[in-house]
Amino acid sequence: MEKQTVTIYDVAREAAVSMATVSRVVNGNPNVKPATRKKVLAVIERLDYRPNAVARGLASKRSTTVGVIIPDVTNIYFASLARGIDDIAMMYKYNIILTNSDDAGEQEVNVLNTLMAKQVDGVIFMGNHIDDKLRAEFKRAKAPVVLAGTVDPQGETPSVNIDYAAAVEEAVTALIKRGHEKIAIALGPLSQSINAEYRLAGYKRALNKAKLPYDDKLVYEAGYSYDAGTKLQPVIADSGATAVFVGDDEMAAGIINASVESGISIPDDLEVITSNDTIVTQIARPAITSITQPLYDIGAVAMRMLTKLMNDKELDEKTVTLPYGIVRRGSTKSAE
Amino acid sequence: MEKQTVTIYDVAREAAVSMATVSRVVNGNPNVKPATRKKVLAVIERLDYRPNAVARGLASKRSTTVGVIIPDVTNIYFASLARGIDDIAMMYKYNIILTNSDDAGEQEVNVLNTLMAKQVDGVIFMGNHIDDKLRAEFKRAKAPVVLAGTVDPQGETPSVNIDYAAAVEEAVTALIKRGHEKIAIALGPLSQSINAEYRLAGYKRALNKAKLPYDDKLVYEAGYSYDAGTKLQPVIADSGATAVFVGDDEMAAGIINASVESGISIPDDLEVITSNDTIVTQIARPAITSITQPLYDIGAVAMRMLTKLMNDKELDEKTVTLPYGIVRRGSTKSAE
DNA sequence: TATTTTCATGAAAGCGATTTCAATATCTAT
DNA sequence: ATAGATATTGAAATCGCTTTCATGAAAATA
Repeated sequence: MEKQTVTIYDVAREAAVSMATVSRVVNGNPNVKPATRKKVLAVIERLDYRPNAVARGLASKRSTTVGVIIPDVTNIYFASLARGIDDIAMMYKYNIILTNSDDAGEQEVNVLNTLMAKQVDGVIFMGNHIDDKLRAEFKRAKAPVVLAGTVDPQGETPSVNIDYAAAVEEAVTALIKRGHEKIAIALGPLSQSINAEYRLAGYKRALNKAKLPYDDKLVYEAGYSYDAGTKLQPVIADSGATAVFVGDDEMAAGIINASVESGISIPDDLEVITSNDTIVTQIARPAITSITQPLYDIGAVAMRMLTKLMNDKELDEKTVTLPYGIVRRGSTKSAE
Repeated sequence: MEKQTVTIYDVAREAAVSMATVSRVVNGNPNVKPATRKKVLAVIERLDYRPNAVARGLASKRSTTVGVIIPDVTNIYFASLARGIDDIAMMYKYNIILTNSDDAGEQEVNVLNTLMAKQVDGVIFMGNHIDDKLRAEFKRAKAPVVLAGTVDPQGETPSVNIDYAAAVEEAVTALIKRGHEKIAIALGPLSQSINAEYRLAGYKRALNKAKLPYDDKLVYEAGYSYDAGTKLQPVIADSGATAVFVGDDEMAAGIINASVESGISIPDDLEVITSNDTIVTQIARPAITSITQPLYDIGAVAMRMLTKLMNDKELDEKTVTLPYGIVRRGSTKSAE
């Protein structure tokens, strides 16, 4: 009992008009006599006609679908951006093809290619690093690409971010002002530019300005996860650091919980500042002081930029930098 | 400088074969002489030909795309299922069109329809409630639908879940065994069957078996969020309950944090058990005792079922119930 | 009223694949 | 070598819609 699909042709026949006319009313083309429009609409209603988006995509060469590449949907940070992306996409009648890339270069390239094969009108890319291969694919792609919460040091691809380096610098400077001299920094892989070229750079700048020595033994590389944090904690504890800046909220929560469990008091023995201001910072105890980012907006703005690009409009600015802030919570002492 | 796309026709011409043959080699059809295949492959390589998935979809009537409806990507519980879905989908070469529904009936229907218009081969639906309207749409849809982490009391739509009622009953029974007589239960909207017909039912059964009175003043309705939890906490505190079962991890975290802040000790003054075993249960302090669910697998199994359905195969069982467990963490006392 | 313009509409050509069916090759077994 | 079977190919129809172009009708202008 295959369900019968009603096509534009059926509607045309029933309404005694041509397919072209049906197409016009479906697409809101004004060149249709009101009476005709009404007649067609009635038939559409009666037959319960739904235009086939695939056929439409083939004929018009626009799929009203955009691809979204995300490291992992279960990552709250990126998921928050994704929510902003989807809302704006929906507002502009686009659908989202979402694919997890696990932050793996090869997978990212694959995924990008299958997205292009699906004729997406554009792509929003989220990830922690962009290598030459990927950058080349972006250029090669015939649909525009916008980065959300993702830096491209070359600045070639349009992107939306906050000023990570400045934010980290400010956070670390606050720590320094409170008297800390041994400040650790726990990041994701230093092979990723977001860590090496932005966060770490901001950290170094803060030390520099305060004339504090930079010691790479205080720089830790781990994964973006709670478990990575718990595993890293003993190492940090051994370093003698009295404060730590962390690049990921879940990691920070792991460090905090493991610290408390081993008798280290937060913030008295160790102050902790994290990066993303996700809900995790509120759930953890003590709650975690964090750089704040307009998560939803990063996604939303990226999607807005993409819609412009998809309609061949010029971008006001290719690299958008949204404001950040810092909220103090229980994992740091109050400033004197 | 529009990027030129190379079509199957170009390949056919260059390789001096017909489009049909090119199509065959692209699709791995064995009826092609090895020599021809090689020749065509070479041209494909040289021209960097990528089949247009939209055209393919139109011709073959299969889009190798499945729709996924999720209440909110930033909800860790559903995002975890989504991850399982996407992994299996990718394994079977399907892509995912992901859309947020905000758990709103009307929006869900809309989204389902636009997905069908996009000719998805199937859809996986996640949500907290299925009303008649939605159920009717599922039936009407010409692509199969599978529910993941979502109950349909009518059992009409294939689904993957755990036995929520039994799990809650077990959790509450454990509480009762530890001597609690006033046990509160905090759920999402009771208009949703997952809450009213499953969780609450399990709760009642546990009370019944223990011959404890059921008092609807101990039943709380709130949202699935951290803030909802913090707001609900004072109300629960006033009730005099000494334990509470919570239907959502973030809500549980909110209740716990607000309790501790107002001087209530967890688990000494109030024991808390939650439902979803997301990472939140580990981040919170005390860590939260929880029903455990195979989150990833619920999604993965649902997607596996969907692939069968999409290939017109029979399902071994329409309603799959995966095993649950209970992990004790700091928010409850140890059993004596 | 005759002549332009402007509107509405339909015919038909794609869009880039898949797929059926018939035709041609190639292989077997006499 | 030859009929029959089998393996390879290509021609052409389709999928369901958009869009261009031509045409007749209606409205505006002279």
